[in-house]
Amino acid sequence: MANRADVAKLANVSVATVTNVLTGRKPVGDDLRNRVFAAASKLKYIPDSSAQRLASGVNKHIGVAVSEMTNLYHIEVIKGIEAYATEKGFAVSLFDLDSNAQDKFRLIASRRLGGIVNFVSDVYPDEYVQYFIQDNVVMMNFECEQSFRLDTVYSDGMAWLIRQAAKFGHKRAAFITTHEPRYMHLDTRIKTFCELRDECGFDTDESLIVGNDIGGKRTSEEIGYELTARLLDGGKKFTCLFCINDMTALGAMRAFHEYGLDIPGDVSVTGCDDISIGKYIFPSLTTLGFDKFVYGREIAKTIIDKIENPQLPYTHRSIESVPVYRNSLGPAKK
Amino acid sequence: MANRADVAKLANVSVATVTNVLTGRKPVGDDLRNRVFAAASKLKYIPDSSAQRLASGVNKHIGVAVSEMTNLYHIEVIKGIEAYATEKGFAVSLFDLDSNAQDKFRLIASRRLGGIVNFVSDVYPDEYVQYFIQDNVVMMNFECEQSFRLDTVYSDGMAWLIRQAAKFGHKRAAFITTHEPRYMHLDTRIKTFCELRDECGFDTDESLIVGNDIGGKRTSEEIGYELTARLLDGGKKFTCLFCINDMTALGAMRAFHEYGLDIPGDVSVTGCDDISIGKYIFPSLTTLGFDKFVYGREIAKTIIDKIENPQLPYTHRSIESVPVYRNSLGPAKK
DNA sequence: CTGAAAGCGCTTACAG
DNA sequence: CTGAAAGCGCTTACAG
Repeated sequence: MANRADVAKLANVSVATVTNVLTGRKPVGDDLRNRVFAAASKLKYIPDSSAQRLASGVNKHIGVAVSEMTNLYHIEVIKGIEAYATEKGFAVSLFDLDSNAQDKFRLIASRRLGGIVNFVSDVYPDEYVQYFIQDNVVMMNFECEQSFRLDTVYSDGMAWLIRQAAKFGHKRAAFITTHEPRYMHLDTRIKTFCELRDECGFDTDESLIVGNDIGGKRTSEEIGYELTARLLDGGKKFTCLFCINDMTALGAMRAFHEYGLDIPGDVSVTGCDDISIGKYIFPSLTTLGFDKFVYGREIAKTIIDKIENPQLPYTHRSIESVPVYRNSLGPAKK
Repeated sequence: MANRADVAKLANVSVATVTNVLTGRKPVGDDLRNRVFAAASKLKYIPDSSAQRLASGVNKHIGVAVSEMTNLYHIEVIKGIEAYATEKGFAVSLFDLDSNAQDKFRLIASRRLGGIVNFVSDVYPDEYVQYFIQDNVVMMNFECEQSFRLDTVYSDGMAWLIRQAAKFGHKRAAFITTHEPRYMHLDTRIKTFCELRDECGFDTDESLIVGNDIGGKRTSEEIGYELTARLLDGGKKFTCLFCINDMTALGAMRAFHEYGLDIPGDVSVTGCDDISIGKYIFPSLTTLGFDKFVYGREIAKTIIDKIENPQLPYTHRSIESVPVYRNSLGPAKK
């Protein structure tokens, strides 16, 4: 591997000059500049990012703390983050916080990341957050002052879905979520559901809102399947099921199929996130969506802008999720 | 951020001693050791990985070059890689090679990765591979001498699927793949299909084997949908469709549903990879599978062992993919 | 067992 | 515009 000294020697200049022409941060005379470029390309020189980070203090490395990696929602957003980040010369690493969160934290901290985005809904141990703040890592979607927020808002989209169900004549609607019961009423999707039940003439049977009390680590589709099967086994009557996300809806649909129920003939189903496979499954899934690739890019851009301009303020913005109407939502069964 | 000098000062020892106790590579007296541990924990000291990499030459960072990130097959394997790697203190970064491969390569090279795993089926530019070899990055699943290989073998599993279809009375079976037509016959799944057609009494109409001539960058499910729709539009008769992978099968199933065909009543479908949602979609998908999490862990272990013991030889191993029988494969329509 | 020193490959004031 | 030098935070011979 060639290093800057090799390039400098071949070009017959100092290493500082090599840095200056390669980064373009300081003007360099034409002659020297050409010699440096020639030497660098002859030696196929590629700077060492660890050394750059150590000397400059800025780390072109973004971490993504994720839970439930196999949820396509996360992957689609991460794809956008990766796309923008790599365009800017940043690498992006995934940290699956579902296991060994403590060790994972040490690992993250040891990387001295330039930025980190949080996809984990559990509250973060404050100790970790403090460490990031102290280390000036640019944070996204952490629950603290020194963090950007780019939130998705579901309330209007969810309201549309609920009202549409009402128009279709549904009277008894259920809601299943991956949240633990004690936290579920904090979610805006569920809040919206509760608020609109009266207006829509839905039955207000509280046992139709079911949180994840299964325990253990499960995927959204597993939870969707189990909670739906339990509703059916319990003899609960409902003609429409709202699911907290698409993967959960997928699990719910499997349960309905196994019970011989037709979607949407016997029961309607909606999800949230508009994951890419939503239009491929059968029936295609009515959901709430937004451009996750663009969202990911915007996350990366926000972080990188701040890394490159530390004086930029932390901002809180949001992005609207809109209804995506497909076949899984239909008229209520007579 | 505390550094080794801070710890050394507080413990009243040299920085070398701090290194020695923290890494455990050299014996240190009890008294000093305790002082170092006490100082490190008091200062919440976490070593800087960039500095470690620069000084030691080993980079605890693994790259994954991936194509089609949203294919759950890749994600499930990557989850295994991440799990093992982080246990060993390695970070893992994703590089989506679907776009800007050239820039992406510079980025990868600049990281001086410890290891890199290749999930891209296109042949790699030799220039890049040479660079990795020269830089001693441990490679997995690259097409060269200095790379590990951990391949999945599909031939036996595929043969089982094909014979099962024959037992079910299928006479005309089609095969769709995401490979370009000119490369498709290199794939063992397609080879097996071609070899068994006679034995199974299948029609040997070559136009029933269709490669991806659509062009442009598409996802597997898009390709599956389009190729299947084209077969149907073209009036091709077949009662069984083998798909190169599960995502492709998902697209194919969507096409069948839209054409009002029942699966498996009118047409049977099989995939490959056994992605986690395969049992949730409707009908559940018959496929070929193996434990992708374990596979990912094994990939990471192989790479990390070699990073830590460079004298270890490159090995070529393989892992068998076995049939996973579900509802999408059934008796041929009379 | 312990520590002073050189070195990894860069960047960043600083001087010229 | 150009370059010599210090420094980023570690590890690794080397000497004691």
